[in-house]
Parts: sequence; C-alpha cells; structure tokens
Amino acid sequence: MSISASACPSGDEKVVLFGLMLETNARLTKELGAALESSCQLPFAWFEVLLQLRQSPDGRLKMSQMADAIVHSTGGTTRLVDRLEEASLVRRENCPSDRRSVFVAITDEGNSKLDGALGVHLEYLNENLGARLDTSEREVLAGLLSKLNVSR
Amino acid sequence: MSISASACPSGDEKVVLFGLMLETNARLTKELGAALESSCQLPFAWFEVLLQLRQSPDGRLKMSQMADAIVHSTGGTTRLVDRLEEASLVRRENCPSDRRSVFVAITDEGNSKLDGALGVHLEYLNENLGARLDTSEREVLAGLLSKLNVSR
DNA sequence: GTATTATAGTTTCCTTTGCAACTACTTGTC
DNA sequence: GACAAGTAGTTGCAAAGGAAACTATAATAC
Repeated sequence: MSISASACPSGDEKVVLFGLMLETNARLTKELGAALESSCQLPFAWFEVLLQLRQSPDGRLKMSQMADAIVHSTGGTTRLVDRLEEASLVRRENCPSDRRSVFVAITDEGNSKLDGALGVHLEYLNENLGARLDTSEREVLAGLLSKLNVSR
Repeated sequence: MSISASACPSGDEKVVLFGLMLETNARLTKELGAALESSCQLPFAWFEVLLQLRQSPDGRLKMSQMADAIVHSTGGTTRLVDRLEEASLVRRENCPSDRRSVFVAITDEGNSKLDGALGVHLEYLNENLGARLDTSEREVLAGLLSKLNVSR
C-alpha cells in the first residue's frame, strides 16, 4: 500500500530533498571529523575556524564575522576561540578603530597545523567528492548550493 | 594579489564546495529549527525523529536504525528518545524476536505534533528551496546528493 | 551444551554549544 | 557634551551529544 502525496506531506519532494541534504551533510562531516581527529588531533570545529582564517584576505576576522562564517552563536564562538588560543593556534588582536571589536588571527603554529589538516582534508575530498562526482557535476552542485545560500 | 591554487589548497575547488555544503546546511537547519521551535515548540532533533518514523513503513524503527537514520550515536539517540517518550510523542516497544532490540514507535500524539510541524516545514521549504530552485534544479540537486550519500 | 565472541541498548562522564544576562564601547539625538 | 539606543564580545547556566564502559541477549565454535 502506498500513501498518496497529498495525504502524506512527509513524502513531498522538497521534504525528501531537505532530508537528503541533512543526511549527506551529517555523514560527510562525521567521517571527515573522525579522519581529522585521528590523523591530526584536530577537532572539526577547530579546523573550520582555521580554514576560515586561511581563506580571509589577511588571515584574520573579527569575532562576529567568525561567528557568522562558521554559523555559531557569538557566545559559542568566544569559547571556541578561547580553546584555539589556549592551544596557540590563533591569537586575539585589538581593533584600533573600535575598542569593542576583537580580531581573531591565525598564528604560525595554526598555519602549520592547518597545512597538515588540509592534506587529510584533500585526500578525504578526493575519495568522496572526487570519486563520486566528476568535475562538471561538482560545478553544478556548487552553483545550486550557492543559490540556496544567499541570504535575503 | 591572488594566491595560486597550488600554493593555497584552501582555495581548491573541492574545499570550497565542501565549505559551501557545510554553510548552506547549517544556515537552512538553523532557520528551520528556529521556525519549528517558535511555531510548534518542537526542537529540531525531535522533528527529525518523528519524520523518520513517519517515513518508515510501519511507523516504527529499531533504536539502532534510528541512530543511523538521524546520524547520532546510539547513546545520544537513547536519551533523545527518552525525551520524546517523556513527552508522549513516541513509545518504546519490545521486539519479540530479539530481546535486546527496542522499537521506537510514533504515537497518535506524535503524529498530530508532526502534522503541525510539517505545515511549518513545507511553508519554510517553499520559501527557500522552492523560491530559489525550480523543479528541475531540485531534481538535479537531489540526484547529486544521492550520489554523495551512498556508503561503501 | 558450554564457552567465546558479537550485538543492542543504556548509562556515566565529560565536552561543546546556545540562550540570555551582562559589560564595555560607540553612534545618534538633542 | 550628555543621554539614549544600539552593537561587540564575554560569561553563567543549562541542555544536548559523543566516547567508552557496562548489561543483557544472541550467535558461533567446539
């Protein structure tokens, strides 16, 4: 017995798509997190912070930009950065033009840690993204996700 | 000054794609979670559990299947189910053929709660997935994610 | 049949995170 | 310039989740 779509919105095509996004993301993240943890002793959240810093023009971001980039609350970000700073992977820097603001900057140690992690990350991505989707499929996927990611 | 791809693997196309997946997922999840919480007083994780049950053939799953479906540890799933059971949205049922196993089954109350939540969910999906991607784009996206989601 | 090994779920302990209250600073208004 | 309102970051508190130890049951080996 199959259930009609109207009677069972849980079978709606968009609901299924959303569920698929959720699951795919959770699995990929979990696997990569495990790989980073075991090869580099680097928690996934730390990796995200370091990567954001590497990708920002001058290797630093304001606290609130970081919170937004990694999609955490500001409170959570404060303490995440505390832990990274404790481990000497980032440092806080004052903002001269606004004394409320704080920059999070990557340290040399943070950079080398990230280099190691990126090796693992790339290997993982090649095995997964690379092996499962060809170049043009990845381009299409990136385009579609970009459309979903615009805020308004 | 732009940095060459070889010198800066953080700019690798796959790294960027992965980051985009992460961010898109986090934003959509966060927004939907807030909507569900404020309209239905339903935590996002509870919604996931109920939805999995609704989507399973006879409205119930074994503990371990549930853990796998929502990508949680079994320990975490145990307590998540505890909370849902406490709220009368699901109940535990014995498995006659294996006394170690436990079924998680949705209750009538769980079903009505889920109906309400699905209304909010669909509205949200229409505003986001629906408004940003047309039908064929959504099909393509679902196809690509499926490829990524196969375990091996 | 008994001993060993594997599996399902629970529990304990600990880490991480979000929310909301709070402090410090800045911006806008008069 | 003083007061109000807004913004950046931190902190207290409580909830949620993972890892690993544990209990109970099942499957396998002999």
